[in-house]
Amino acid sequence: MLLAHFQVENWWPSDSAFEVIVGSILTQQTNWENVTRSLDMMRSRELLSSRALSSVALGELEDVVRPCGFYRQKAERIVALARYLEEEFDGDSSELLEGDLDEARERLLSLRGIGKETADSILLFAGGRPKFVAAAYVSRILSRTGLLVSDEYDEIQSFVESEFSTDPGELATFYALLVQLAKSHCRTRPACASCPIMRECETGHAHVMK
DNA sequence: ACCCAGGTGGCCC
DNA sequence: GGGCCACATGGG
Repeated sequence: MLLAHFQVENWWPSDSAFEVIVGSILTQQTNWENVTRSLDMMRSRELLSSRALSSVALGELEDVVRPCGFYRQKAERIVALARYLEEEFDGDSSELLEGDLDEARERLLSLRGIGKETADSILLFAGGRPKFVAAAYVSRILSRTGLLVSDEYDEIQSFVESEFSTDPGELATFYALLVQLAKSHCRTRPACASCPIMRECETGHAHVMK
């Protein structure tokens, strides 16, 4: 439990808000280890700033992003994001996330490659804003535990924000805990037949239900 | 040879 | 509004 708590606290390791923003695009449908590789490569090439990324050669960025998959679109979207940040906010990513919460969210959603989940991840983990990330894992766990049976992103989000908390720290912890619970459960209890979260696939392995 | 991962956008009906 | 599909690499 203590270990779990520690890991939850470091759920989104980063040196800057901008790094969280870039990481949030890289991690889409991608294992975090691959994201770490790309971020480390960016760091060592001194690309981890909106200034540098707004003028990087697309081919070079694609090489860096490649381990994360979808590397062509992700590279293109990261450059567009970096340019937007440079042009509209003088490269200050915290300014992008400040002000009216709904407006900040709309700014993010207007960017290519940033949907609801990514926008809310950025607001919460990079900006410390009170937005719950209603990821697929969350939907599954809430549904299978009967807390809230729903597939609708907005419905899940407002349920948690109204019934659980609007404190950014608590929302972040709750989110990280749910996702981590699902993952560690999958690894450590592969045959938990009565578990409301898991199912067993044809190969005999356990997976989080979809 | 499968399946999966901290999604998004485009197109179709 | 829902149901497909492409996007792509690395790990189990």
